[in-house]
Amino acid sequence: MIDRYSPEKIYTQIANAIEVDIQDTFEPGDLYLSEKILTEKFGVNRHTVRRAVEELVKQGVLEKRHGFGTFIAEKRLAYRIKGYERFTESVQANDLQVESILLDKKVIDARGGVAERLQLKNGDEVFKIDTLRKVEGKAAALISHFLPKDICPTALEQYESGSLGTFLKTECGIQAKRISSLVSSTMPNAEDSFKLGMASGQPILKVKTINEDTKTGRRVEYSITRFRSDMIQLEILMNS
Amino acid sequence: MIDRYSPEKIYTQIANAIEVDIQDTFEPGDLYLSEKILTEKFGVNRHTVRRAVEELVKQGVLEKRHGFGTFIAEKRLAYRIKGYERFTESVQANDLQVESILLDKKVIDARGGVAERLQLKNGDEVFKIDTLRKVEGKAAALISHFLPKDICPTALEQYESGSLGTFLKTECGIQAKRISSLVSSTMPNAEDSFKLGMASGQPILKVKTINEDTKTGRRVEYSITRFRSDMIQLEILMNS
DNA sequence: TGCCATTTGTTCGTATGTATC
DNA sequence: TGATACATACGAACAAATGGC
Repeated sequence: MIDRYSPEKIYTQIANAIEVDIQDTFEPGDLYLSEKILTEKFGVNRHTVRRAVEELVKQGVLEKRHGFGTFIAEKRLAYRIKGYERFTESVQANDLQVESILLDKKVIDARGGVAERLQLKNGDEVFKIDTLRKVEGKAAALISHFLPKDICPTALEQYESGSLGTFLKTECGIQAKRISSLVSSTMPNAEDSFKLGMASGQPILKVKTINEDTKTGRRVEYSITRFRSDMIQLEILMNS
Repeated sequence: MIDRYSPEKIYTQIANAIEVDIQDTFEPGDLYLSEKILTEKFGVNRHTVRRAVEELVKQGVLEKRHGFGTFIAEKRLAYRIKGYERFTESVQANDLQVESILLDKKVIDARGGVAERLQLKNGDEVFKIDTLRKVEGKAAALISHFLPKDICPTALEQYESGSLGTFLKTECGIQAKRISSLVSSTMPNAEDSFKLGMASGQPILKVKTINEDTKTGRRVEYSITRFRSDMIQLEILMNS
């Protein structure tokens, strides 16, 4: 099974062997073999099988749960980005139940990227509202919203849950429109990873979005969204 | 420095300490301290500092080079996605030198996602052309292009390097237009990771794009691009 | 060219902690 | 409470890559 004289590393050989094994005999969601069993099966040290499993977790093939076991990973959702669309609408279009949970809200001083993207001066006060988006009851994204304090002064007090875009429209009469998004991919920090319930070794899709008031053209919201990459893909459609 | 009775893990404490240390006294591109020195500095096992450094590599704060050392990571580029733009044009807009290198070309049978997205039948022949994009001499993206065999039959023979979009236009008179992109984030496989010269632990941004012929509306190209996430971000502008 | 010191990478061994059922 | 499974941490040795002499 394992060639100890191959230039290919042992953990790579094991990772490949496991991947084949999975395709042959397991379904997404199945519990996979324990580290102990894999250790015996391949005749190597437990660290080595852990390293192999780690590779597959990184690639999104397996998932681990502390104290319980290792699973075959599930498939992903798609998230559509387009002119006027927002998160809520686009995911609902797939007939999935979406909810938005308020995590934290406070007033902070705008600095650096926040100030720049909202076209404010350093030190201007902004609302920072953190929300968690769940899709079908599962945590899918963390969103930090930044709003200039004056554009909707009641937002900090009044907003409790649901789409913030809808709130701005009904509460303050502001029709916000996405004008740009910057998409990147990184590993999550420990806090985000925990809040999203992510398997370790999985990256996040980070989207920084600027929203403008359709009437005045003023920047009314800047948001940083961290999507679980194993659940969400972004679909970008060109409006031709 | 390290609290061994804290519920916070030692490697997390060290990772945080290093992050502060970096901000205070290092610049992007600098060589950081060796594992040996960190081991002595924090009074822990080498595995433990390796784990801490691994966290920071995942977060894109540090980069490692086998046999040489650990560096402070550099900043990222931005890659703009918009209606008609293509990789070459959009990155050149930033005054950077871009080149495209042919890695492989062959004829394959369309199956699954490729057949579906090119609106072909399973088993129809397509050209598969793999290219490497370099920005400022550094590998930035791997692209697998899929073209229906009949839309530009000379492509497999003739195409050698440069923008494939430009080639299709000048050689076969096809003006291709991006109609959708699907963006996701995963860990790279070993081959892509090697070709892109990526530090291990870094994710890739994967973009699946469908291009249409502007005249006939026929699907003329499907491509899968794997961007180095530590170099490239995607900027999506809404054409209002 | 080749050798050496340095640095990161891999693998083994062992022990203990923590989560789940 | 106990059994099982994954997580953290320590120690030791050797392999592989790099750069300088």
